[in-house]
Amino acid sequence: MSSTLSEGQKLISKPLRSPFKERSAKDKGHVFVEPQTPLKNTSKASEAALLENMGPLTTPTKGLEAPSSEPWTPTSNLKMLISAASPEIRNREKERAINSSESENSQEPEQGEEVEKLQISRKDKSLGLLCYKFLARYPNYPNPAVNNDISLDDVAGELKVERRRIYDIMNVLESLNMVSRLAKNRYTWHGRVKLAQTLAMLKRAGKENCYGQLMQQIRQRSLEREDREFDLDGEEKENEEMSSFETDGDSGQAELSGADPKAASANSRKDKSLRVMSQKFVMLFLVSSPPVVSLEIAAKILIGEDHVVDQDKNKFKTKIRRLYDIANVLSSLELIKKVHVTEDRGRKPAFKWTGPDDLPSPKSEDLGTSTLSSASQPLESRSSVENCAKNLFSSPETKRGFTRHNSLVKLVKSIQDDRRKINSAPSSPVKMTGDSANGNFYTNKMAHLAAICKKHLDEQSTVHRIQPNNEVSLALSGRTSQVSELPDSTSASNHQSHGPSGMQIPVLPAALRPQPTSLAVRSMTFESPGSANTKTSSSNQTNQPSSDSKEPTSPSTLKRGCGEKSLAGSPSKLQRTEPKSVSPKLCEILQARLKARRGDFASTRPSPRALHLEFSKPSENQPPSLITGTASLEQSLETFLEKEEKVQTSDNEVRLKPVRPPQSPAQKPSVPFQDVVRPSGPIHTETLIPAGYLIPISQQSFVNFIDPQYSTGESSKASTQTYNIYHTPTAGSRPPLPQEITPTRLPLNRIPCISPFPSQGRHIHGPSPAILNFTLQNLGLIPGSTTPNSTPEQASTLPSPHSGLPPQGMIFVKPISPARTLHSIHGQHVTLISIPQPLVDTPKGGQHLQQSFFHTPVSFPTVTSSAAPRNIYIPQRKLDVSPEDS
DNA sequence: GGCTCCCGCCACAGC
DNA sequence: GCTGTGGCGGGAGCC
Repeated sequence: MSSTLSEGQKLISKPLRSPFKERSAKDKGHVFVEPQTPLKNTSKASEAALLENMGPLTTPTKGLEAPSSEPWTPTSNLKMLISAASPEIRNREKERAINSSESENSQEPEQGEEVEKLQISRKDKSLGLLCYKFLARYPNYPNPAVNNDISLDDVAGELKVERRRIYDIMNVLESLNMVSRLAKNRYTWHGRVKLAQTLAMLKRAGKENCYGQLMQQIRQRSLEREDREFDLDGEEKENEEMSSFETDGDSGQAELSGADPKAASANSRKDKSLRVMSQKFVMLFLVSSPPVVSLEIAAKILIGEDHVVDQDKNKFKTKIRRLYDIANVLSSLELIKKVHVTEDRGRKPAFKWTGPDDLPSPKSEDLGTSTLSSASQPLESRSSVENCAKNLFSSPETKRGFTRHNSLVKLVKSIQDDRRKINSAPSSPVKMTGDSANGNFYTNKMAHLAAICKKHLDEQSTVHRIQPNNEVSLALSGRTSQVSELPDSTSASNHQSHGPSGMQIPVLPAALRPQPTSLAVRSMTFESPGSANTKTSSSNQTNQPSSDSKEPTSPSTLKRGCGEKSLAGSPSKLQRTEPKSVSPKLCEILQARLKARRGDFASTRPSPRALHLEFSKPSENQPPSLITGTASLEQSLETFLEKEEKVQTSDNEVRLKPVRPPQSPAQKPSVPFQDVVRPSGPIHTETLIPAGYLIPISQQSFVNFIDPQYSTGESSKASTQTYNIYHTPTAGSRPPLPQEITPTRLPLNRIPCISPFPSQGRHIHGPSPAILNFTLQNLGLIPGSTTPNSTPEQASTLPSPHSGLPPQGMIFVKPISPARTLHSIHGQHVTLISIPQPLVDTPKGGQHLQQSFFHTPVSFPTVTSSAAPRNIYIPQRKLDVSPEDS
């Protein structure tokens, strides 16, 4: 649910229907104990008598009721006795009774069957109970030395259920790493050994993907819709709901879904698997607070990725069914329990997390290889995190074909057109990262900056080699100092798939992660908790509007972040990559491109977000050194361009100005993007706005973001889409409103990284030698050798003098988050500002963001078709959560 | 009448 | 073609 229940929400505890559940409460922690479910099937008459001793009674089944009216026969007597017994015992008794009745009444075999049917109530066959029985067969913490293999046939036979049912259980257990598949028909039992780790990982993934925020958004939208429905009739209501769902943030996902049912279906099967759904479902609990998730919201989130308007109803129903299946198993694991959430409009089924709250902080390594991966599960074949990410957000792209919404198709076309134009210039083999419209803008900048940088470098190149550190950056521009830190920030961002707001799923181990470019970092930082909040100052400068970072929310953003490939297509990508490529020719090419684009720049200029997103991509494959170099180069270019473009963009800026916090005249730079360089002024609440605003998009991003990182090939597609999104209103892209820009300028926004997980290996540091080298290399000033800092981490850790810091002072924000702070800032005038990471992890943070989002006029301009303003201010409604089980 | 969710058809994948 | 998996949704049980 939007994971967050408003304070007003109440949990209403109700008696669980399934005996099993009730029992679980008693037996918590005793997995092996045979379920001692309360009486079932007991006749009403007998119930009263049994109540006292038996505990809470479950609703009598039909079978039981029928007999009550019948004469007291041995059969009915048996039924009653059986019902009083625990499930297992009851089953045995049932069998015996059946057998006996059959033998006694051989003439009436039919009756025996009927009796059996009557005796075995539906509840007795529930998946939850079955799972409970299954769990009772194995220890929570099995001895590794012992053979823990599970034969499905054996289990099915022993439990007397169809194998099909066992598959359902196994899928859910597998999603939690409680079992792993060895071969067909064979699984290995892990018990709860890996459970904590798995949950921690899921929690992390959930946070990074902003599930909590997503839930919040969905919930708010649902409320809004409900409100609207009052004014609507019949189908109209439904239609609107469907359409709204599509267009809304959820829609982000929706859009991705399918126009192409066949392709989607072909590839989607696995993504729709119970395993994936189970993980996602669990994630919702782990990221939401209070940990209560309604089936409705969960279903919407799960459907969001690939739902199509037409199929919404059916899909929703199906999802609900599956969620019940999963919930039953999870309940049997005592991880959740059923409750009801009472809202203004009624009561909704929900589940409350009753599993462990204190989860071990997942180690990056773990994420990559550990838990999940350890199990030879399909999911685990990849790094666990990766699996989660993909599974969770089975991004449309990654999916089979990633069916696109019509609006996206249009966007893609337009993007492709842009690409063609852009690509008309000779392209270097290097991947082009930037994708968004910004690409053009940057391209121009890059070209110019390259030339400028080259000059500077020429002059200083010699010195730099000797003194790799800061000086170079300084030489380039005062702002360059900021750049130095970028690498770190970028690294953080890289790790995470870009989601909206850093929604990317952190999959790769820190070591493996490529360090994102400064730009990427910037954008990422703000939203992603883990990302080095630390990046702070540097990120601020370059990153500019936080809004950029937010972009990730949009599907496109996700894609962008991902693969380099994706980037290649988009113009922005080109820009990014170009610096990397370094070849002197690139500069020329870029210049040519930029010149061509400049004309368009003012009008078409993509939102800052797009820019940031674009840059994030390079991270994966690029060597750290390159990345850093790129970042520095970019910054220098940006600086240059800013100056240059100030004049051009002045018009645009005007809009932005109002939104922006007061800036020093120097900062004023007309171009929002360029804000990067500027020292951040006082932090304004406004700065936060962007993040919230992005959130809605993030939903979309969910769909995409995963893919890009993991699937390079697909990423390209994504990138394109993203690109379009920014330009066109349809895909949830917004016109570059002043508000949007505003955030970008505020460097501080990015600083607070939301990610709960401390960015691993991310360091903020001044310009590293690597950057210098890279820049030089790009400019052709020096041989292509890699920077001294072989490892990204090293590079990141290098102390940076920050000589390049602009006098005005960049503000280095000290992230509260565990993320490493900048140690490198020695000797610099650094203002340490501890900024709470508002946006972030906790659901509250998420709410906060959303609220800001909704309140912000800008927030969903395009998204919320009707009543946007109204929607924006959606008060949280009180929810009463009533536990099903007493 | 809505909520739950069992049941088994049938598609898909691997052999 | 067979077998193993498992997505899917009809529809019955339950409230």
